[in-house]
Amino acid sequence: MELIDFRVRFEEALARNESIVFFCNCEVKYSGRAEAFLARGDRVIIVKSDNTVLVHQPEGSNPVNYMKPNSRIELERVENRLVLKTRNLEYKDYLDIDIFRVYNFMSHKLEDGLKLEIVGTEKDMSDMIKAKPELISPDFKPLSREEHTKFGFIDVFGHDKKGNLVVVECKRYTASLQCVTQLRRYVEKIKELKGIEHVKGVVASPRISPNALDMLRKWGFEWKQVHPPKRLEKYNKDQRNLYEW
Amino acid sequence: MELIDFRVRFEEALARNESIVFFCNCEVKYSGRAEAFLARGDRVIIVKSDNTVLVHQPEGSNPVNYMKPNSRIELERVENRLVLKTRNLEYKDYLDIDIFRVYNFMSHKLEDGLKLEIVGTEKDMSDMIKAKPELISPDFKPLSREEHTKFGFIDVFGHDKKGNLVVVECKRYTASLQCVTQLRRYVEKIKELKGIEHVKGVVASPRISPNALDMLRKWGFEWKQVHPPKRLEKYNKDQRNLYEW
DNA sequence: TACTACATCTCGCAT
DNA sequence: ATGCGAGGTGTAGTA
Repeated sequence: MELIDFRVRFEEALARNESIVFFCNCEVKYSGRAEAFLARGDRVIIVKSDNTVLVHQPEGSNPVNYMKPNSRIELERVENRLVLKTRNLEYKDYLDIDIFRVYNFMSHKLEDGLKLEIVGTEKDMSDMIKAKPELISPDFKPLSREEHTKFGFIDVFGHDKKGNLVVVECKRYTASLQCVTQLRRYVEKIKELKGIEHVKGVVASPRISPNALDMLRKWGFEWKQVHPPKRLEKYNKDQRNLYEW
Repeated sequence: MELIDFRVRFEEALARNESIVFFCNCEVKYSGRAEAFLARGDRVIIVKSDNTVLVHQPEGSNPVNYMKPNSRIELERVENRLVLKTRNLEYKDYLDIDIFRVYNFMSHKLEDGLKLEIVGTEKDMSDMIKAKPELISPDFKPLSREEHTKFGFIDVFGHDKKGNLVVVECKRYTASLQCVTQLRRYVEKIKELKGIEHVKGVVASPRISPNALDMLRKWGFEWKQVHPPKRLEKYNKDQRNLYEW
C-alpha cells in the first residue's frame, strides 16, 4: 500500500473517530517515564477512538510500545517515510513511529460501551470468608462492615471467641513474603490504633511459599489454606447460569 | 462480511501462521484463573502468530479479554454464529468468543524478532547510585557483591565509614509503604544473617508518601531524595545518540 | 488529586 | 518449576 494512500485513509479515519488497525514495517522511539528504542520490523498498530495507541509485535501478549488514552496524534511526512507522532502531556510521554511500509489498513467505527463482568477476584475470596467465617476457624467472627472499613485495606477483620482481634489477608495464589509483610503492617497498625498487645494475623490462600511460611511463623501469624471461590459458585448462588461449557 | 467468507480467510491465515486482526460484533466468555463475561458489542480481535489472542474494546489501553501465547484455537459454527474457542492448558484458561458479525478482516505474515531497548529503569537508578555513591551520603561505599538471594534482591548494598552495613532500596517514583516494608525485610534479614545489631536502611526515590515516611522514621531508616537517571544519559555516555527530538 | 492495593497482571531472573 | 520483584506497569477504590 502506498504511503500516500495510507495517509489519506488514516487521517480520514482519525477525523471520523474510528478505530484503526494496520500492519506495517516501522521503527519506534519512546521517551517519557523511560526511554526506549525498537529497530525496524513488522508490527500491528492499533489506534483506538479514545486515542490510545498500541504497537504489537507478532508474538507476545503485551504491546511492545503504547500510549495511554487521550494522546495527541499526528502523521507527518519525513523524507521517505511517515512518522506517527504521538504525545501524552499528562504523563509527559512521547512516542514516534517511523513508518516505512504499510502492508494493510482497516478502520471501523466500533459501538461498545459494555463492561466486563468478572468473578473470582480477591474481593470475591474475602466475601466468601465473610459469608463462611469457619473457613478461617470455628470461632472466627467477622466484624460488621462499618467497623471494618474504618481500618482501611484489611481484607477481612474480626475477632475470635476470646475477644482477640483477627486480621485476615487473602491471596488468590501462592502467598509470598510480600503478603506476610503486608499482614504484619496491618497487625501493627491495629495494635497501635487500639493500644492492645494481641492481634492475630492470618494469611488465607491456597498455597504459601516456604520463605513466607517461615516469616509468618516467626511473627506468630497463622496460615489457613483457603481456595478462591469455585467456578460459577457465585453465579449459581445467584440463580444465574451464564456459562455452559 | 459473510461469516462463511470470514471463516475461510481466518482458517487459511491461521494455517499460514499469519497475524490476524478483525473487527466484529461479539460476546466473550472466559473461564480459568477467574470467570468473566462480556455481552455483545463491537471489538477488535487480534490473533498473533504465537497463538496469543487479544480482545480490545474501542477504548482503553488494556485488552478486555486475552489468552496467553500457545493457546489452541478453533473456529466452530454454532447456530447462527461462529465461536472462536481458545484454550490454554498451561493456565487452564478457556476463552470463547461468539462472533455474530464480522465487519472487516486482515492478516499478514509479520517478520520481527527484535527486542525493545529500554533505559531509565530502577536498575539504571541503582547503577547510577553505585557509580555515584555520594548520592546517598558522602561516606557511603557500595560493595561490589550483588545481593540477589532467595529472600530478595537488594538494590544497592554497602557500608559507611564507621563500618555499618547499609541497605539501599530504590524507587523510580513515589516510595510507598510497601517499599518501606520491603526495606525492613532486607535489613532484618541482613541482621539475622550477619548476626549484627546495626544495619542502616535507606530509601532512595524522588518522592515518598507521608505514611511511608512515618513508617520509615519509626523504624529508624532514612530517606534520600534521588531522581532517576536523566533522559539519554546512558546513551550519551555510551557515545550513542539514538534519539533526536 | 494523591495514596493504596489488586491484576485472568506480564515479564525476567535466579534458585 | 517455583520464588521473587519490577513494570513506561494499568486500574479501581477511597480519602
